[in-house]
Amino acid sequence: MTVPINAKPDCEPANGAKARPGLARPAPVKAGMADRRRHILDAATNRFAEHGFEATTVRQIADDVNILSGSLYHHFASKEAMLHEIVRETVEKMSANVVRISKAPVDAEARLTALILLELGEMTRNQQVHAILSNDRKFFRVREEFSYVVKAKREAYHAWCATLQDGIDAKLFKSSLDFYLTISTIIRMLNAAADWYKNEEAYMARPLGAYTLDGVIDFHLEFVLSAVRAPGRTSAPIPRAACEALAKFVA
Amino acid sequence: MTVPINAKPDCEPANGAKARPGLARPAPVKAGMADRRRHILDAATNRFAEHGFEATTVRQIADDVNILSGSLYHHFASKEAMLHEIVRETVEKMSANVVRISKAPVDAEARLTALILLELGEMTRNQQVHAILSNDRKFFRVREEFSYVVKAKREAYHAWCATLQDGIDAKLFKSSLDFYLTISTIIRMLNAAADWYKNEEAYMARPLGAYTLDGVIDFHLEFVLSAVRAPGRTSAPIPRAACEALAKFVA
DNA sequence: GTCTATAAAGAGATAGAC
DNA sequence: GTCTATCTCTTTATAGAC
Repeated sequence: MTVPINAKPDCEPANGAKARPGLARPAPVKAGMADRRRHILDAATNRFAEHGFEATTVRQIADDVNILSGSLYHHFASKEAMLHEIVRETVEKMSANVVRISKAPVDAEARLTALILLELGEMTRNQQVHAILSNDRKFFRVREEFSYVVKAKREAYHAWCATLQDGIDAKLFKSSLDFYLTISTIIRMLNAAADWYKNEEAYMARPLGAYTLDGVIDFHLEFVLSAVRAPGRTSAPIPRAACEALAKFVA
Repeated sequence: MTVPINAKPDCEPANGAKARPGLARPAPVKAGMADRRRHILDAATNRFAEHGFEATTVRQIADDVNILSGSLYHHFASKEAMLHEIVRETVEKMSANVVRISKAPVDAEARLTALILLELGEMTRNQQVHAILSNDRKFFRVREEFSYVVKAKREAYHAWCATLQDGIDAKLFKSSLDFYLTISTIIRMLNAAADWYKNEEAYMARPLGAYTLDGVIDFHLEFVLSAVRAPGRTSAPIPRAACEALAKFVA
């Protein structure tokens, strides 16, 4: 891995190949140049989110950043190593945030609201990584090396569970709620919503105005709270404003 | 495409190969033997649903039916041709059913209920095909040859739309409903639910008893109707039984 | 209708020049 | 840090024996 430092000036075509007349790369001296890795990871994230990890080739990633596939291996040991770097931090921080919110000293409806705000906020802000986590979930579940993904998701689920239980105990939520069904449905719904919001699916003609994230969040808060609130509480105000601070994603 | 009918009797090994001593295939004279294509398509459906179309190799499919990859090309012109055969009928019949229900001479809530019953019923019955349609939706959207998929989905969307509009007009549903957001959310939710129901995702510990399809259907009917019903109608009974007949999938 | 064998292209990954 | 070049394995697909 040791790279000899004999920095060769550009003006030395002394080898038989000389200066290639081919298409010169757009911006070889881009901005910082120290964040080359980041640039490559962004391209990979894009591809993985769009086509899935397995269907993406390292050549496609290399093309996106205008280098040859072999050169990628100077930055990353393998295609899988890139995936680890892309998902690890996101999945673990997300889980930690969910656990934090579930333990906040406010009533269960405020915590549930904050959880929804957190998920929709983070999943839209960082949508591509969450798309990978969702779309390739079977891959993560089956590969030992990615077991931390499953572990983090399980911890988040238990935090949601505790919140729902508290809400039932406090008579805020329907007592008949099935935890597992309710939570998994909500989480899938928010995940799909963020994906939709960021990726503008085309086959259904949208109404004129574009949706704002705020509008989408309000919609889902109302949708979910309508479904979980105890009868009689159905027209209580939705405590969104009060929960925004709690829902902030802590990195 | 013409298939010669000279049905050769099983008992004619007259060729030089005679009985291979190698590992005999499990059931070379399986049931009908005329449904060999069906068997292969089933294996392909399985793989495509599980890992995605692009990530699946023809060798994997061939392995699953115990033949060599080259032999598949005796049955299908290409990997894509298999995908066409797998999705075409399902997507077009599903759309036709949605349109039919949306035009039924019953109130909008009954039609919405029937639509939910139809989607959950068909999507669990025929889950793998719908998983392919959902997971590889970007692939279908981008490939001209599969434009009929997009077309069918758009028609179904418009049928849902009309049903929702009628419900609002009849004061059955909230007047504030955003069509697009509501419909796309419901459809994604039902799609994800069917996937979950059939594929038992593992990272969240499920409660003791297994879920029944009936239970899952009731849960989603209540979840969705809670969200769309006009205030004051929130505790009306859910007209499931009355809609079962209407919701039957017509092939 | 399946096999053997192989073509042709593409995959992930490595070595060494510069 | 990127390129050239290449290795090895796998991919989709075809040709022809049986």
